[in-house]
Amino acid sequence: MGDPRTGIGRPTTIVDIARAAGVSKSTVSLVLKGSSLVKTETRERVEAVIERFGYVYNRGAANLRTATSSFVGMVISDLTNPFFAELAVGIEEALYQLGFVPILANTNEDLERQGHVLRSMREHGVAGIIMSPARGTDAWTLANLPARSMPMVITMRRILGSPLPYVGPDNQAGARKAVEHLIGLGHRRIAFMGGFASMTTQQERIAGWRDALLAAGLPFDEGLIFESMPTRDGGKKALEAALATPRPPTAVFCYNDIVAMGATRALSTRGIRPGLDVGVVGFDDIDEAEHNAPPLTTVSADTRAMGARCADSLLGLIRGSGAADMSYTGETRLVVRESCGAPFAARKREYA
Amino acid sequence: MGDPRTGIGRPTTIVDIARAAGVSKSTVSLVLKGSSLVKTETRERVEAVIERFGYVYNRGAANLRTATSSFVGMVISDLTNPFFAELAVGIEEALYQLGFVPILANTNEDLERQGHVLRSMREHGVAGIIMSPARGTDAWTLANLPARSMPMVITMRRILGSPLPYVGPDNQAGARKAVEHLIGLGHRRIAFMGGFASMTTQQERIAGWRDALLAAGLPFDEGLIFESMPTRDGGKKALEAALATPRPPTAVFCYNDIVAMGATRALSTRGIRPGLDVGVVGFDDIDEAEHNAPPLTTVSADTRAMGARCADSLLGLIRGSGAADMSYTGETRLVVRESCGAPFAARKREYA
DNA sequence: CTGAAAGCGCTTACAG
DNA sequence: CTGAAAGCGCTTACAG
Repeated sequence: MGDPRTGIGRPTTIVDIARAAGVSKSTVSLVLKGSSLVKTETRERVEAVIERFGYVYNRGAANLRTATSSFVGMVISDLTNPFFAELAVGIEEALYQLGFVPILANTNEDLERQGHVLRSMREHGVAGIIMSPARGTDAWTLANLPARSMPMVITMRRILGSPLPYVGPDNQAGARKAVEHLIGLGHRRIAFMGGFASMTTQQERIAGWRDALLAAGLPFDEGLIFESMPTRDGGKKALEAALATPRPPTAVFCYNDIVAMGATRALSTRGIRPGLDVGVVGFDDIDEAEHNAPPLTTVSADTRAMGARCADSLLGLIRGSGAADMSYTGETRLVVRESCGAPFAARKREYA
Repeated sequence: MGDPRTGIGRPTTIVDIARAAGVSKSTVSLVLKGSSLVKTETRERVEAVIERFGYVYNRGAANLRTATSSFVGMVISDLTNPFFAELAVGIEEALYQLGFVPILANTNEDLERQGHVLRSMREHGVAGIIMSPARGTDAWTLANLPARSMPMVITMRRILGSPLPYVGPDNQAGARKAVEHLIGLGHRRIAFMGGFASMTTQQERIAGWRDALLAAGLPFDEGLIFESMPTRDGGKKALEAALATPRPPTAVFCYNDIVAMGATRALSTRGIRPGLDVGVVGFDDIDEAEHNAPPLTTVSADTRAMGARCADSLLGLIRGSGAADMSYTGETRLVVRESCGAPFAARKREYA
């Protein structure tokens, strides 16, 4: 609308409103925040002027004055990974609900980029940060971040030795459920596929895999761990490595869903039927898991809810809660579809 | 660091720096912006204090004073669609490079939510907005948005009748290439699958499909259009509808890659081999297209580059360029993989 | 119930 | 080359 007095495009401010309504800017500020101090008649007059001028509240100015911020930094390690996209959506939605606005940065697993965006966010005065750290981020990195001293929650990748609150699924328990299911289906040689030993998430999922094996009295064979990039292509390569082995596994538990997708695909390509000839289980339950060929049996951590939980934890931190209290480990649940071979096993049993 | 004088956690400001360095805050401001006016010795002294105090520049305060903004709103219609995730990554990266910081909103195709986030972004003083409009957004909606009057570029979904600059791929030409390829492979009954007639993107891609058909002297049969949600599940349903037809198509050109994935999957499920028995082509060339079973032949619009282009256009707008000059239609190119049946056709020719 | 005044952390002419 | 002063658009005691 600009300034009606000058015709120039300068945005309208509360001073303009005050003048036009014949009140002081204090009063305008009061009606803006819906204070009950203002007489009804005055309030209505001011609101009419606000409407007429198309006034836009300048939250930045207000935040400067009150030394608060409604921005939150959302630092994602790889937004093109469907899992993180879903997480980002969960965080974003919760943030808006809580009255915050997310500043997005996709680090693409680049530590240097991570440092840059964190610095930028700090200068932009975010109230706090939610971050899925880029690979290679360690406690020392975190401690020396430009963002230290501001509220920050780490998600999805636990950083050993860091006191920052961590929000993520119970990887070990989830993995154990998945592998127990495979064992229940009759599998005895179950490989672990994807990720690298340096990743805490892999360590936790491997621990769960081993738990299930040991509990069933099966040997824990490190030769059945096939590391790879946690991607579709990584899943393909890991699967091929497993197949090249003297005694290939009859089932594979994968680091995540996209690894599992790469694995099922590689299996199909070689004429081996995933879910029938080889059991495959993933982790994450991303949206497309059910559209895989065959539909993926996987461990769900309720990604969106986890995102909301990140926002809650950050809010707690901002409000002064202790970091430890704001940590959260989410329950997981096994979603049985076809890739694990469950329907096949059932059929086998049926016709046996 | 807080204030060394009080020990209290109040953030350090240029006034603190000025006092400690024995200069005025004007001088501190000058060294902050790297002005050559400041004597080297003074500059170094000030910089040392800045370093010692761990001073953090308050960009919000600076922006208030200069009436500028380094925020840009990025409004995405559905971030869980891999195509839009890639677009978002492209936009985000370019924005940081240009010195801006993106505020993210995922509208999830909800018009009401779109209105809310736009209003919120305006209050937060964004310099402009890049938006892939939610389905159902029309020129009237756009004209009455809280965000009207601020620089805005529309991407990926053209809004007829709106003067706002539009950045997107050449859908019609891209679709034509895809269908011409299918025709070259010997197909005569080629269906169009996915999306709805109300979507301009569908209209444009259908136009290209028809262009190719007509140019080859083939009939344009509206009965070969199978509408559906532009999702994996939509692709599945559209494919089933086509199969239920008296004379099913021998090839399908899909609205986008995820529809094509749903279609190939539905085909496989029924024992029909995509790429061998039925040709399938997608649009977008999302990252996972090459990992589909079979790998998807698709039309690439170079999504990341398109995102960068959105950022460039917005910057142009902010700098005062006309909306028309900032519109951009991207070249497309056909990426031939296996789902179209090209290798099969080649093989057939080879052994014929 | 409303207004005058101070101040949030910066930048930018303007003096000197 | 550097400093004093004004001002960006708000909020918040404090008077009255």
